[in-house]
This record gives sequence, C-alpha cells and structure tokens, in this order.
Amino acid sequence: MMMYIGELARRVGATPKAVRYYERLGLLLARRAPSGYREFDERSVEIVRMIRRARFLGIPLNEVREILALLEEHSRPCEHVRRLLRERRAEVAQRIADLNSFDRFLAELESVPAGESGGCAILACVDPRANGSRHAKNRIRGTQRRGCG
Amino acid sequence: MMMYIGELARRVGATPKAVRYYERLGLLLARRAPSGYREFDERSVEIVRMIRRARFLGIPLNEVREILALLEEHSRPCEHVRRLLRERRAEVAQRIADLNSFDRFLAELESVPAGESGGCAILACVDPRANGSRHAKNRIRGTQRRGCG
DNA sequence: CTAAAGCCTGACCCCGATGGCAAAGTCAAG
DNA sequence: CTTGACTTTGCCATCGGGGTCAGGCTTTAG
Repeated sequence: MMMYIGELARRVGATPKAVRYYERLGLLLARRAPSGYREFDERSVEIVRMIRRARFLGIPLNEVREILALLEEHSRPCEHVRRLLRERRAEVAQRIADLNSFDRFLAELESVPAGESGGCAILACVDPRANGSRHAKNRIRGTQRRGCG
Repeated sequence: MMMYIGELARRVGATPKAVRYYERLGLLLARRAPSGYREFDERSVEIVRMIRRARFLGIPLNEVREILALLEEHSRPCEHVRRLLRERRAEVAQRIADLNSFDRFLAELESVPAGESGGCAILACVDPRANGSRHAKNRIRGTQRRGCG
C-alpha cells in the first residue's frame, strides 16, 4: 500500500526528483515516515500519473495545478482540459506554419549557385529584408527535449 | 554605416542585452570604437537578423553558431554550408512531421466525450509511456513545451 | 556648458522542469 | 554487522534571455 518515492516514480515513469519537484510546487502531498522518507499511497500514484499525462500533452505544471485544483473541488475538469487542448492545437498549427516558412527560406538558400570569387554566395543572400523579425515571444511552448513519436 | 548596439538592436527587433549575449557566445564579432562602444555594420545587422529568425523558429543558439561559423569562414564554405542547410531542412521537415502527428493526436483527444465521475476522461486516455517516451533526446529543439507524436 | 540619453562592465535573480552530484541518514538482505 | 540500494537535503547547471542595479564613460542636443 504505502511506498517510497522510488517505487512511486517507477510506477508512473517519472524520476524521484521530478516527484519531489511536484510536491514542492504543491501539486502533491506526501506524508513522512519517522525516518523522514516520503510515503505515498495509491491516490498519489493516480495524481502523479495524471501530472505526467498532462505534461506529456505539453500542459505546463502551473496549468496542471489548476486542473488538480478543479479535481479537489469535485468539479469535472474536462471542459477546462478541452480548452487547453484547443489552445495547444492553435499553437501547434502556428508553429507548423512558421517552420514551413523557414523551410522555404532554407530552400531559397539552397538554390543559390556557388559563387566563384572569394566569399560565399549563400552568405550574400542571407539578407532578405523579408519578414522574420517579429518576435512572437514565448507564446509557443513545444517540446523541450524528448521527442515523442 | 556604423552603428552602436542600440540602433542595431532596434533594427532587428532585439534588445541590446540580447545582442551582447550573442557576442559573448561568439555568434557575432563587434569592433570597438575608441570609446569602447561596440560598432556594427550592415553585415552585423544581417547576421543578427538571421539569428533572430532562427531563434524565432526554435533553433538553439549553439546550432546557429555552427551555421554562422561556417558562413564566417571565407575559405570555401559553400559546399559545407549547403550540406548543413540540407541537414537543417531535413530536421525541419522531421519537426513538421512530428508536429502534424501531435496535432492529429490532440484532435483525437478533442473528440473524447466528457466523463461523468471524478477525473478527466481526456487525461485518462493519455499514456505517456506508451509510445511517447522512446527518447529522441536531443532531436527536438524549440520551445518549452513537450510535443509528442 | 549642461543635461539627457546611450553605452560600458559586471553582477545578481528570475522563468520551466528537471539532471547531476555530494554528504549523510535509512532500509533490507545476507 | 556489513553491504548496497535507497532516501534525504541542498547546491549548481541547463537555454535564452529579461529585469534591475551600480558606477562610470561618451555622445548628442539644446
């Protein structure tokens, strides 16, 4: 029934460090054994599993916290999650468009014939005053390291 | 012709601090006026503009540096650059494919009907360990959210 | 000349979501 | 008891800067 942090982490596919991080952010509560070890039950497993699922979908932890708060109120967070998913899809679509734009830019550079005199003909073309320097700031949060399929 | 850091930053839509950061990372060289002020020319503008474009698209600065380093070499970079560009394009294409796949995944989740009892039916459908965690590790760069396919 | 604005270096803290490492305490098995 | 695996806390690092401060220098406009 009770388990320590290592087993919890193993069961949900996380690391003990991540679990401690979730606890520190207040997403999770852990009792303590007399030794000081954190003790978790099945409910903790479910919570952390849900955190991982949300994270897998790209939902940041502060939004996960909102979802968990809704759960605590016995409300059903589905509509909330659904809205988050819609927003996420819009971001993904925007990002795809941006990448296509960048790909066209790279393709143009590729089609530049090699120069013969000193210097690089491609470099000379890196100027296009076209677009590109509008910064969309931090709107897009995609993957960070682990690609998923 | 020559400009100080503020004008450069303004022209490319960056901040002086970011430009100093690029210089510190070796992406950019700046001459110094007798006063100590950094002096930039049109080529610097082009370089920083390209950095911003790449950053906007989620390419990390150390990879931008690889590209720029080759561009800066006046030796005979064209073939090198061309190969690098092909690799970039392949990665961009892969990233686009990943995002499209992720988008389809999100679309499927959107069609999940709302559950009635406690919990979220949508999140219940997600298994982060199923196919997502085969770690592509360093492949995906870009923004901070985690995408999946 | 003065004042404002811009620039210099360097430093420190902040964000997300961990990873890595270290010293020290605990648990379970042989 | 010993060993080794596990856990604790805590600090430093990542990436791409943003924000702010300090103290001092330069440039430019009035």
